[in-house]
Amino acid sequence: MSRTGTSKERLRPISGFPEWTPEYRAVELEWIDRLRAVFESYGFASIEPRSVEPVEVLLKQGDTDKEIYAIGRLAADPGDRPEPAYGLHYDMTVPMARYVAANLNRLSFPFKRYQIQKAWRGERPQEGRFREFLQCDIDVVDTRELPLHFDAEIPAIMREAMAAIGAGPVVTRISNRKVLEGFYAGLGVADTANAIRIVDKLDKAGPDGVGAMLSAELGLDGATIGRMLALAEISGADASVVERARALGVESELLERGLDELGFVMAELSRFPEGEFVADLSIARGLAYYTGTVYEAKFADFPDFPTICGGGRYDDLVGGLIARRMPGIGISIGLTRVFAKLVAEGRIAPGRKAPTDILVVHTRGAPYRTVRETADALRRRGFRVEQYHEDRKLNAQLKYASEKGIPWIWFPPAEEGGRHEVKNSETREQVPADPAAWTPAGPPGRES
RNA sequence: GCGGGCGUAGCUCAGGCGGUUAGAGCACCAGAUUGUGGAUCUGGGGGUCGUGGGUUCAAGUCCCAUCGCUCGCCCCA
Repeated sequence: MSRTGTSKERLRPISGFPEWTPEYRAVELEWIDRLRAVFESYGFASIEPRSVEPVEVLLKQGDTDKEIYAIGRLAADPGDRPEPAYGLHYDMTVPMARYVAANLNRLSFPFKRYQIQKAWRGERPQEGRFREFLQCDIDVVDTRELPLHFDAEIPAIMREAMAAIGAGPVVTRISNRKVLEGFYAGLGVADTANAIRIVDKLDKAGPDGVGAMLSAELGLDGATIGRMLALAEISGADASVVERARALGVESELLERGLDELGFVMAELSRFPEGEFVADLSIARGLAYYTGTVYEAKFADFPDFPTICGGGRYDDLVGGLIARRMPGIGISIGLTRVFAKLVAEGRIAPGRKAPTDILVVHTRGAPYRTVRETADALRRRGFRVEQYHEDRKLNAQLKYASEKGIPWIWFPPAEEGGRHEVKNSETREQVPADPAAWTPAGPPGRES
């Protein structure tokens, strides 16, 4: 591998590490603000834990170790341990559990937090799959049992969040791990965890593929597989899902509890427009730690695009870290995934190239001090102001303002004590104005 | 990790039957325009044709390798 590379190589994009120009970053920032507002309206507090965790904390979740970016110094010392000690987090759930465990005496429970942070994954990038991406999580964790009501509140918050950023129509499919585990156990399937992992591939592998895997990997017979697939075929927006699952005739206490939970959640969500929330017993989610309700959301318009929100309930995330159990529930929005897709589809109107409200031009011959003080005065009054730092021909200065979409242009006097003028970029109307008193009349005005 | 496609200016690409100093549009800089804008015109800067090797009198062009990007598969937060 070339160490230096050509200058061309140094400029090339790095696969899976997206970058945006200012007018799109402006939209992304706007999204973050709106998401914060939604989460905070439900009482979720923001935290920003460190981006690195001990590798063993990250691995607690499963054997996805190949996806973890390890950190280390470029030039290691001779005595450094060969294995990476720290890795960049690849999601926020388990790291959040570590944070909660480490700060138990300082947090109040139930602890409700949101995190909007970068995460890193060393996978092969594809559409909707990045190696560096913004993830947006909300979770509730408690030291005692969390009421089932949270299972219904979390997707409602997520729905509001997606609406706030204008993500377009989203379909959220909901299932319950207890239903699957209870059903499988009732059928006599021993390895329910692996059965769930395999069934989770239904949308990609199809019923035949999943059946073959269940047979090959778990040695299940055709009749058992047939009933498992029959369960997975059940979906619908109302309580009939529960009845149809019961009608399959498998007896299990866990299954009953799961069906009760699912029925409650669906009943609660029935207040939303039909089709937004659908019970779907083919949804399993690959992750090992889920133990109850699970969610998976997709764009209604792009059904082949990967999951844009996912989450669910877990009985315990901190058990391996501290000597107690801590149940929780949460959901995560793949912000970069949503954003990049909507950009690619042309559904995002770019923002402005700069936040500037007013450009103070350098009037020919005006003392620099006059220009600067004019800009300062306007800035003190709350406007976002930049000054043109060159006594250059006006053409160039005005062109600069129009390229950046700056709505107001301010003309300071050529000599101290002279008259100021301000011009509306859109209407090109120019009038005398006092920097100490002027307020924009109507649009474009300040960013709304 | 596996398979397909593609690497030519900062960006998007043309050239691609090997043949003198490699092109366009956009972007950038300057001027036309002696201080009131998005246009137009003129000029300018900018390339070891991803990298290494091979074939040839001659390689951006053909062959091999390699790296990167990209799409799909595997995997899956």
